[in-house]
Amino acid sequence: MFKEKGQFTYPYPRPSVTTDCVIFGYDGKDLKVLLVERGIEPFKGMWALPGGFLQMDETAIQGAKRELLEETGLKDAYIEQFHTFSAVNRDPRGRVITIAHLALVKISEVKGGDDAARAGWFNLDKVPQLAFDHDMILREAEKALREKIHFEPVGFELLPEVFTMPQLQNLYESILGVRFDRRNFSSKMLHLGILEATGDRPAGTSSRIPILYRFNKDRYDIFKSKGFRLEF
Amino acid sequence: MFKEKGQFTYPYPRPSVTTDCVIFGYDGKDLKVLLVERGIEPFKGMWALPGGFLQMDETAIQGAKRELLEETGLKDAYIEQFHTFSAVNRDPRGRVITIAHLALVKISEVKGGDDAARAGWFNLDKVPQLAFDHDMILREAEKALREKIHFEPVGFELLPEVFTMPQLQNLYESILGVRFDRRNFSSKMLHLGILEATGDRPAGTSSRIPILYRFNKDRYDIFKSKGFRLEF
DNA sequence: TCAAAAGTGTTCGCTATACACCCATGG
DNA sequence: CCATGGGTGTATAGCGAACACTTTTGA
Repeated sequence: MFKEKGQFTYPYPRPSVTTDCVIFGYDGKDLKVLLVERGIEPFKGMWALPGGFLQMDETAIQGAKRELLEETGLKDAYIEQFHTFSAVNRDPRGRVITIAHLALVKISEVKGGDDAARAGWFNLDKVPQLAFDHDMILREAEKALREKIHFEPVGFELLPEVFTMPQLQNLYESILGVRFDRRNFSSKMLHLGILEATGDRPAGTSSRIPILYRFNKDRYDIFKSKGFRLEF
Repeated sequence: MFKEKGQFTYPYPRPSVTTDCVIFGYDGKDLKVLLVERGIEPFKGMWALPGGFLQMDETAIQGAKRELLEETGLKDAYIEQFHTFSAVNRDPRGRVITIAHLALVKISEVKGGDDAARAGWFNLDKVPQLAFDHDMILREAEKALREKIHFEPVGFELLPEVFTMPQLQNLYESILGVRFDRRNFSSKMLHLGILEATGDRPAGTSSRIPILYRFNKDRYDIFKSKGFRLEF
């Protein structure tokens, strides 16, 4: 490496800017977060959120999507910025601010990342100590997700195309940390009119075989444009 | 100015980072935003949001508070980060990302800024075209404020220490763009138990002289810690 | 055959909403 | 004296919360 140091000069000092991604997934039972093991210093060998330096020709969301693609192979997952972290000493390499993003993916669609780095899904209550201030970023992301799901149907981003009512309920309970009554949850969801049964209801009227549903985004958009607010 | 150019050198290019402040105030009738007239290029002479470059030894919120102090003389107003804007060409000087903040101030406590720059309060429907992408930032700030006030009693940050019920209602209506029934608004607010009458209810039982209230933050914190959610 | 999982409907209480009248003041 | 602004209470409807029973399958 003979790349010259000091190629880029400015009249005033500038911080580095990175994007980080908190990628949530749901395995049918627990809410999980995708972490990568750092291959280089600082914090080599520790687990961290996927992230990297912002390129000069990309926006923050583009940078975050690039990270997401590298780690999961996914191009079109739900992703949004939720907070920018700027503590002066959050990175031992110097002044680095990070624009943190929240991504929701269908875990079954995730392929192993391009990166050689080891990556893994962690239960939220089994996350090891993380590099940098990523513990705090993760906690803030959980909070942002909880607030988000109260009013927007983002839960469906975490589920397969078709899913059962108990799965959906379990997901909501995992994220919000509360328990709902089965009957109330079900009827509330169904009365919203944003779910459609797949119709595949074979043989026997009912039993232990749950009904499969699909989220209908068109109906949700209509619902929302009428001024109704989803609330859970 | 003989300050050398190129004093600060890095192996990779870095964006500049600024903080901007959307400062809202309420004059008893309309919701207003504080703008400053730019004294230098680019966009010299245009109105813009107060803001400036992030210093290397301050966090984003500290930078935003510094801007707020410079423009209003206020140290302790409500302020929070709401979004980071990173479009590649948002600033003609080069790559500049800005961490945008939302501040709520009591307009009566605002002193003219230190800066020589002209500053002024604008009705939200009479804002001129702004410099950079500040039109968009302002629109996003309005949205963030609306979403915030739905569930947090931030409205009180905009009102004087004591205020009347009609004032409070008018503020909510201004921000949310809806009309409430006087009786319902009043009883909902009072039943929340987060307001206290100042007790200064002179002479005649009642009349055109409105009752003065004060926001009781302690009661609100108790209310919230019990898991209740404010909603408007 | 028994436990576990899934489906379904009713009642009750609270809260949001709609709505009308009285009083005092200032013009 | 009348228009305006402010205070207060009641009736209804809809929604959230609590709750029990039946069916089927797998152990």
